[in-house]
This record gives sequence, structure tokens and C-alpha cells, in this order.
Amino acid sequence: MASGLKDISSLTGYSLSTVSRVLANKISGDSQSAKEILSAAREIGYSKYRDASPSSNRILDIALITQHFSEEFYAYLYASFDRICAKEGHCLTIHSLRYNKSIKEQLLYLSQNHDGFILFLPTLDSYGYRIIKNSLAGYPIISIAPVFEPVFDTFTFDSYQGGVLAAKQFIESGCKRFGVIHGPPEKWEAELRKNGFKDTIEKEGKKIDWDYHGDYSFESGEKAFHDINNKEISEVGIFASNDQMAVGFIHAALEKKVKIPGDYFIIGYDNILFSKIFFPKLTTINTNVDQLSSEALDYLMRMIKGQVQVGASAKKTLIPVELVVRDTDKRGKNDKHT
Amino acid sequence: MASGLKDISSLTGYSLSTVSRVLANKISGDSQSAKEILSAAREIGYSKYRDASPSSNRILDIALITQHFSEEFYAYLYASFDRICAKEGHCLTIHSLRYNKSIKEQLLYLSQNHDGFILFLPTLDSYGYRIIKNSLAGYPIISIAPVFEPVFDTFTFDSYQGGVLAAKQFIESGCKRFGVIHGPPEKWEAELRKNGFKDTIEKEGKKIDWDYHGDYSFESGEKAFHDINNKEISEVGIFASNDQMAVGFIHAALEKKVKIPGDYFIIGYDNILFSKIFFPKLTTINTNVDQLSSEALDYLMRMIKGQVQVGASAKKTLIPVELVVRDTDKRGKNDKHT
DNA sequence: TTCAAAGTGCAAATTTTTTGCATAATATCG
DNA sequence: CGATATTATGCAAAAAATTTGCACTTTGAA
Repeated sequence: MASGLKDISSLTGYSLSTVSRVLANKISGDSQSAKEILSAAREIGYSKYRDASPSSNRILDIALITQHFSEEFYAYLYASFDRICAKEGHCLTIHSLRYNKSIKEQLLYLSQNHDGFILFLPTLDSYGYRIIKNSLAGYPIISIAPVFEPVFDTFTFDSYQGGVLAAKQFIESGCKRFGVIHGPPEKWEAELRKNGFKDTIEKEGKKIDWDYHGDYSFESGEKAFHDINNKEISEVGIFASNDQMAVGFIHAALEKKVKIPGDYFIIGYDNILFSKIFFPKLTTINTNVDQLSSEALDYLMRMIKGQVQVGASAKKTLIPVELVVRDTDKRGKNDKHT
Repeated sequence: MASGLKDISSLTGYSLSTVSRVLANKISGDSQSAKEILSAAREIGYSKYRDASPSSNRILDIALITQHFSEEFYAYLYASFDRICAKEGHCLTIHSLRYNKSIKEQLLYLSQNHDGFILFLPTLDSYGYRIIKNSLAGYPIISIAPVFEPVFDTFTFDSYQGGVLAAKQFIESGCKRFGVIHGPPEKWEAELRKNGFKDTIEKEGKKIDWDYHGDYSFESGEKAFHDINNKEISEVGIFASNDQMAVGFIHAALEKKVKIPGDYFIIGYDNILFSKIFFPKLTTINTNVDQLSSEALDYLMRMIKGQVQVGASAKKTLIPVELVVRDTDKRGKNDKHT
């Protein structure tokens, strides 16, 4: 189990001195010898492998630090990072801090085996983020969590723009009345989605006629339907902060034989699997997770190689989102009012 | 970055000799000094940390080796292992080999940073498993993939029993005709589910009146419906090898105003989120992923501590599954034939 | 209270890693 | 094309890191 320069030397055929020098960056990492030695060092688990300069063609190990939840979104996120990392030749491990007592300690440990972190910790507060920043000063870290005041350079989807797109679609298709199903207020991206929608509607001189405070769950979408249905407001363009609530709304409407589109129009957010499958097929905002992964990873790589100036304040990059027009946003064939 | 016994010594206040002896297992790992030294060694990333005997109170690192796919199931699996590992005080990392060229090399590398592996590689063939077994001889590995000829000690759900349960439910509720929607034939667990159903039906002197070869997708469930609907076979108890196909079947039936339950009865498999949400709520087979994680992890721990005799042939442990009775399996209030 | 077993530190012994120097290979420039 | 600079390599000596023998201390059970 104990491995040393001697093992690498006999494995590769190079002398002890050469092996030593490669791993101490005293020989350019681009030479043939360096490649062989680094690869042997990695496989054998030599402790100083990670000291070798990452500008050489050493495989880089990236940790995606997250909090596992049993939601489709997490499977998407992991699969996307996996795909992009594989394409770029990096090695990804995923690590959940959901139940960890000492986040700081855990990250210190993980930093030994990895070259950089991608944080996805939406529930961590600024204080927690600052502790991480202090205890891992100089270590390459980026974040992909939508948080109010990011501490690390952050890549997230342009949630506000998503709300704008939904509003524009309703306005252009001639909607006169508007409604919103909120997400949980503590979720920063839910607020952005709602605000983008609201601001755009109001800029047009219109107003939000109805809103409902949901919690992202299917059930709260059902409750939202019963709320608006009881108030007998109809022909409303409704923007739901996520697809689950939108699907819940439609499902409740279907049971009451209320027409969608027709009595209500609805646009969701996330483009989950079931939004394409169930009829009426949901118009929604799609987020290109591969683009997020790809840009985030690219930036992290440049950070690892020291090509990025890390400032005191965090840089934010907003990845564009797009409207996927399906059947629920405008007067369609099911619409008796057409 | 370079860390050595000296750093641990000055960090903990113990002499070099003591630190050396703890990490070489020459002092019992249960003493106070050992605890402090091991914890410091872990945090500082000392290379010989993993040589310390795992019977001591060292934190154990487990790798879940999988292939990421964008399916709800993966999010469930990861969240479950995360929960169980956290409860037991172990540290879990997840690693995907979906795009890896050299599985062997990658696993050799990972074995340096971890104390044991849980493999979930349903698409890997026996040859691939044997390569792993040979190149990591003696290293603690278990599998949770349903494969035909397991190479490693394996924990999986009792898929055959799931089929049996579905068949019994139909028989007891007085069904006279039976159908099956197959999963992909290359998936071992899909075959087991189907066989359990078929064998039980035939043991009763009945036969399968209709079957359809699906591919686990929602769409193939829809196609299955159109197939049986065109053949005008009705009042059939249908067992679908997974929930997605069952939901697809129901969805297609709904569009054609065909009654479920009534014209058809259906039992799915997996208990996915949408099976509880959409009406009619799907009767299905539930798999207790926490139980699987828990038993698998417990066994792996004993393997790491050397308390398990690893034989030449692989031991199989089948985790029981259960029937969740909802609305689609028997004559309910929606059933005009009652 | 006594005695065995386990824990600890110092310093010597051993192992591992780095480096100075000489030489070989490769690239660069006129 | 040859002269010259640059980089790579191995040997052996130097330096650093780790282990171990020995003496002393602490702990716990009889």
C-alpha cells in the first residue's frame, strides 16, 4: 500500500531523480517522461501528485459540492456535469453536505484530493460561505447556487429574464389579465422569476390581477387552482415559478373540466420531463444545464491554472434561459373562446 | 501544501514518534491521542492516513460508483445513500463511470482515496466485472446492480417477488385475464419482474392473454395501450415493468376516454413521484431504497473491517419489495362495471 | 498496593526525497 | 550545417522524513 518515488521509478523506468523532479515541477510537465510519471503517480496514489503544476497534462479532479435531494433536477445536474467533465478530460466526484456537521472540516479534507470545487449549496447563508472562503483562501472555488449575495464567483441561470420572457409571451398573445404563482420567498431564484414577470407586466401599464404563494410543490399548484377558481377570475395568463406547480394547477383544472388553454393560460419554469409528456403540454422556461456546466467548468479550470484574477467581490455570470412554446400559453385548438 | 508527521505533531502537540506509531497502527486507535492524531491527519491530507486500521474510529470513505443518468431514480438512490452514510458517520462520494475509457485505471485511482466501493453499474458485463475484481483483489467491493451473474457480493431488490405480488393482487381481486408490458430484455430486473408475474399466473392455471415489449419509456406505455386497445381485449389486469410505462398507458387511455380502473386494471413498478400524484393514482410496487442502502453499507463496513469471509462466488441478498395499493388495480368508484 | 500492559519522548537508525554535478539529447540561430 | 543554448537524465552525495530501540510514565485490573 505504501507508495513512493521508488515504486513510480521502477514502474516507469525513470530514475528516482527524474521522478522527483517531475513531481516537484522542475521538469516541464509536457514531456513524454512527465506524462508517464504523472499518470503512474496518479494510479499508485502518490501523495505529492497534486502538487504537480496543473498546467501540465495532469488529470484534474473536480468536486461538485451539493446537498442531495430526491428530485429530478439533481439527476439532471449531475448527469450534465458528468458529461461536460468527461468531454474535457477531467475527473468529477460528487459530494453531499446535506447532513454534515462541520462543513469547513469536510471541505478542508476534500480539498486535499481535488483541484477545485463547484459549490451548489442554495440553503447555505452568507456567514457559512464566508467561513468557507476564509478557511480555504486561495483554493479554486466557484458557485452555481442562486443566492442573494454571492461570496464566490457565481454562474446561475438568468431567472429574472425567464420571468420577462413569460410576461412578453402573454402580452404578445393578447392576454389582458395576469396572475403569478410564487415560489418559496426564501429562494432567491423564485423571487427573481416572479419579479421579472411582474416588472414586465407593469412596464406595459398592466397589473397582476391575482397571485398565490406556493411552495414549489405539485400540491400547492392544485391549491392555487382552487383559489383562483373560487374567485371566479378567468382568462388569465398565469406564470408559475416552477413546472411542478404549473402541472399541479393543470391537473386540478382537468378534474374540474376547466379548459387550459382557454379559461386559463399557464407558463411554467424548468422544463421537467412531465411538462413535455402530459397533455396539455406545458409551455415553460427551459434552462440549458449543459451550458451552465460548461461555462462554470471552463472558468474553474482557468482559476486552477491561475489565469483568473480573483477579486474581493464575487463576479456573477447569468446564463440565458429560453421560452419553450407548447400548448398552454395561448389560444389553441382546445379553446372554445377562439 | 506538503504535509508530514512534523505538521501533525506540532498541530496536536504529540511527538513525532507517537504520531508515527498511531499512523502505523502500533498504538491502539481507541486512545484519545489516536483520535486527535487521526483527525488531524485526515484534515491535513496526510498520505498514510488511509493505512491506519479501520477498526479504529477513523472516518471511512465510501465511493458509490455509478453511471449518471437524468432520471429521478438516481436522485433517490444518491439521496438515500447520503442519508444512511451520514447516519453511520461515514463519508460518501459519488463517482460516475458513464463516459470513462479505462474503468480499471479510474477505480485503481479511486481506491487510493477510499476504503471501499459500492458498484451500481447495471450495463457492465461479466467480463468488465472480472477485470475489476482482478485488478482490485482484496479491496472491499460490493454491488447493488441487478445483473445476471454477479461477480461481487450483491444487494438488489427482489424483483421476481414484485411480479409475484402484482399477480396475486390481480388474482385475489377476481381478474380473469392478464397482460404484461415488458421492460427491455437486456435488463435483468425487467425479466425477473415479468417472470414473477407470469409464473404466478400460470401456477394458478391461468395464462397471459396479451403482452407488449416496451423499453421503460412513457411513450412505450402509450404504444402499449394503443396495441391492446386495437385488439379489443378488455377487463385485463396488466402488470407494467415500471411506472413510466404504466403512467404512459393510463395517459393514453385517458385521452381515449377508456376507464382505468374498469376497462383495464394496471399495476406498475417503482413508486415514482408521479404515480402518487396523478389520477387515477397508480397501484405499484414500492422499493425501499433506504433498506437497500442500509444493508449494503452495513455489509461493506464489515467487509472493510475484515469481518466477512469473501468467497470465490458472489453472495446475493434480495431486499423485499411491497405492493402499494392505490386506485388502478381493482374495481373502484370510477368503474362502471361494478 | 502491586504489577502488567499500553502510551510517550528522545535520539539513533533507517528510509525516502532532493540536489549538485557531469553528461546526453534536443532545439535555436546565424 | 555547425555552434551554442536549453532542457532532460542518472549517479551519488546531502538533506529531510520516518521508524524504532530504549527508558520512563501512566493506567487499570487483581
